[in-house]
Amino acid sequence: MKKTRNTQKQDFVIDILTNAKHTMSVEAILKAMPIKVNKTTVYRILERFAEKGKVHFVTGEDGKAYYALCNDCNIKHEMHNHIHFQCKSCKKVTCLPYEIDVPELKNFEIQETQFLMIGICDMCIS
Amino acid sequence: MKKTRNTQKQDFVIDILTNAKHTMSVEAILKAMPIKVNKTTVYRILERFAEKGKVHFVTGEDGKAYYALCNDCNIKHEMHNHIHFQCKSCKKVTCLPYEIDVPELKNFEIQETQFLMIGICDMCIS
DNA sequence: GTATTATTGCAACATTGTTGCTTTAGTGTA
DNA sequence: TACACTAAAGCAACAATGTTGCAATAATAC
Repeated sequence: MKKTRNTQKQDFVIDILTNAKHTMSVEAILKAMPIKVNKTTVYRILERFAEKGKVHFVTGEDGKAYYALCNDCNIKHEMHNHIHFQCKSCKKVTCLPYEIDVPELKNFEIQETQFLMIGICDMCIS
Repeated sequence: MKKTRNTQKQDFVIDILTNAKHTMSVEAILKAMPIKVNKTTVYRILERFAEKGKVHFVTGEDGKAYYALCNDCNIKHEMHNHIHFQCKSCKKVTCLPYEIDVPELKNFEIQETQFLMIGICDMCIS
């Protein structure tokens, strides 16, 4: 296992994701940063956290990656079988408390799952 | 309903997707074209077909859009509740014959679904 | 304090997709 | 067939997201 260091910027990313009510794009995380941080830094912080299982991400319909803290992942081979919802109005991607039963696929090795539903969220539907 | 025209290039796109064993990126479709076609043209052809329900697309983990012919869609509000599988080895995205039971979400308007599983496909697992 | 090296910053780049505008070419009508 | 209309295609420039290599900075161990 590679050695790691604790840095203020990593802590800020964790703080931001902890307080987030929905998954966040890198752009959104950058804007939420209380200090100036380079985008490459945020990409690499998230990359490291994803490897460690601290965060997970979904790819939105828009092709952008959206990150969220992992609440109950095991460190390795974590599966994220809950559903994400992307709102076409406010663009936010939310983790929903629904689990999907993943079918067993013979001769396929499943490493990750991304279940995304797209439409209008409860906040925007009014 | 807007008038449409039949063109050779549109036909080629349909031919290519018909013969495809898996979903295709715009880049792959361009390469498969027997004649030179501008990428904007392919994007717009696919956009029109998606509106008409002739094709559907999934966004891969890589953020790219992958297109496939629709076999049994109704023209409007089509739902594509089958699973797609993206292979990390060969990068191909395949439509799998599994349907997902979509939960009812109160106060959410669900317009589309994208269920993606990521790993190693049966051709690459050897 | 000093050495080591993980982390960050910077600049340049790659890729995917989009936009505005002009040109080309299907289609209907005479 | 000739013409008008306009959908479709082409082109160039752009935007957004994400990546890479390398130099600078700073966290940790000694």
